[in-house]
Amino acid sequence: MRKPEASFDKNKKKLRKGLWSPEEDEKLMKYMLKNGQGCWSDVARNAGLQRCGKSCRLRWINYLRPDLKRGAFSPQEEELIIHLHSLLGNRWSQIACRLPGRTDNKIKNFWNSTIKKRLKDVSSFSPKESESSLYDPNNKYFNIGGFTSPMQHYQHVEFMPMFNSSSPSTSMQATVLNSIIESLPMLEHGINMPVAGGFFNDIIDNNKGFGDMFFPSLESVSTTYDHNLKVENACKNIDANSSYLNNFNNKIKAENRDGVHNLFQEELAMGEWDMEEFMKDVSFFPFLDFSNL
DNA sequence: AACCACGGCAACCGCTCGCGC
DNA sequence: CGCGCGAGCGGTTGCCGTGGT
Repeated sequence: MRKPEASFDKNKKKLRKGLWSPEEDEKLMKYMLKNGQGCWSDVARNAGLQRCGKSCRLRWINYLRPDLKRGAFSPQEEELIIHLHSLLGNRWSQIACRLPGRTDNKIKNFWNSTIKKRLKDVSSFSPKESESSLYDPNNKYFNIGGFTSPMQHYQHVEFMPMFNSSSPSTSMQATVLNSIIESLPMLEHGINMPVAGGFFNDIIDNNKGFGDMFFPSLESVSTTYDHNLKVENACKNIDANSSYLNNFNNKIKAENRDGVHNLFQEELAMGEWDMEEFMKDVSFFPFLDFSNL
């Protein structure tokens, strides 16, 4: 928020800057609802606003748009943001496309103020403290000595994508999960996760031992097999009629065929986004193809 | 009550990209 | 091909509210 200032447009007309007044909001809102989106400099002029088009665009997109979701982020949204950030990095607009009603600015602010801070707190844990209890084989969660870490949200999303209301049975989940855990890439490649910038880079920059903190110890599993095959086989063993797992299975096959990056090159337009489908599609992304490392 | 520090977030800035001419 | 312009994006700024002392 800034103090209202003034600048000048090409016609030497005073342009307001800073906070929007309720009157300005009303003018812009009325104009947009009546005329829809056009050239933003025209919007500013025709709506009788002494603002630049850019400012009007921002105000509309980030605050006035009727389809905006107000209020705090839900835990589900938070998880999704963290997950998507691990995949997409700081591409806030891309992340926003996948969170209906949320703007890139809002998500960016939320990330920078809340999530980043939490992740930083977690990364300050030393590997020694957590080594002994980092993985609980009973509940399949990575545990840090009973510490209720926000990272557990991250892990939940990243490692346990099938754990939602529409997912298969618990035993099925466990079977798949065991295979996934065994195929964790860092077991073979240290902490060089094949993710596009973002979360892991941040953490790794701050704490070189991070990889040791949150994943099973190296001696617990073999490091020589084909983890992609493992994941696929795990799925084959499970109910073949499960559309969920068929879908998942096909994605893995496509991954192995086309390479990991292709999965994310398709752009989803606003409104086409279906959270559940996307979670199915992307949840295993970091674990699928390590041949390029 | 006054002061201070800090976090949240709205808004701005600078840059890139795409398009029309 | 180059230029100008508008749109969009990510990074940054700085005001305001709130909690602590």
